[in-house]
Amino acid sequence: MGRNDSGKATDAELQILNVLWHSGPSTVRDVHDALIKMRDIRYTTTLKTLQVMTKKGLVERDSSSRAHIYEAGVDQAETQRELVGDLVDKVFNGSAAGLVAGALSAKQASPEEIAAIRRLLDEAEGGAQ
Amino acid sequence: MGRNDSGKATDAELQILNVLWHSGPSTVRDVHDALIKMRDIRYTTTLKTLQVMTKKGLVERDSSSRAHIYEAGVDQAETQRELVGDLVDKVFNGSAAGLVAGALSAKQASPEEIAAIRRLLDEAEGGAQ
DNA sequence: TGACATATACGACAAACGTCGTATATTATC
DNA sequence: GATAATATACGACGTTTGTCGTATATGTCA
Repeated sequence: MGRNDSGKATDAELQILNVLWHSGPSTVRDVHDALIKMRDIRYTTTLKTLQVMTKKGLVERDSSSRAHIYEAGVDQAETQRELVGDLVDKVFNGSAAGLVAGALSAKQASPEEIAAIRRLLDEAEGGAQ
Repeated sequence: MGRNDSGKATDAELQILNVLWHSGPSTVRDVHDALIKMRDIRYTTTLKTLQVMTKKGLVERDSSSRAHIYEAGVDQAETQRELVGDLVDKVFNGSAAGLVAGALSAKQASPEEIAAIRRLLDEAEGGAQ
């Protein structure tokens, strides 16, 4: 098929990255314990995915101890930026406003969230000019 | 592999949906002419993808004339909503504000766009309460 | 009426994904 | 020291995705 030659994380890999971003350096067992709370999955599947991610550079492995320690190899904010940017280009024709409209109608932001977004807009305006 | 049993559009399919949303009902030739401007692709690939999309219900086909007419079978706004919602859940832990932050840092919204987003927030606030 | 253009149908293929089972090595525990 | 627990390595499988080539039907036109 052949198009994900870039280091793009798949859905399963993204789920693991979320665990690592949240918990910091972890063993396979740690990651697996987190995953098993969300869905049915075998230990070796978690292990294999982490091994693939290592080859892709998505995680870094410290294999000095018996239970290898994995940590995220990509920055969370940067990854989020990429994914959002891709989505905006893919289905919103590059319009950030379109995406925000979609987000608001999909997720029903709370008043606190809306206030937070307003602050972000202030910053964006101040920083851009 | 087996997990996209839902009617979720893939990237290639999304690209075609964008063409159809923009141009309305089109022949394979029409769609292909649009795609070829963006990337190298054979006519039969476009055709095949449209046939698969028909089976998935992503497009609707009128085969009364020799050159079949395809049109989008899913709503644009609804599709956008789904994709944004998925992304928010997947990498922003459900936080719409997080996604907006990502969007703003990824795409550098223009002053006009920022103003548009502010209006959306006003509406969201008014409608939610 | 041929020759050519253009349409659909569909089989096939390589790569990626997600998944798991099995083999094997290492550490604990009795 | 034998047994059980736990770790990594890795081959394999069923699907999906994206891609294309080939076969075949239908229309056009000199």
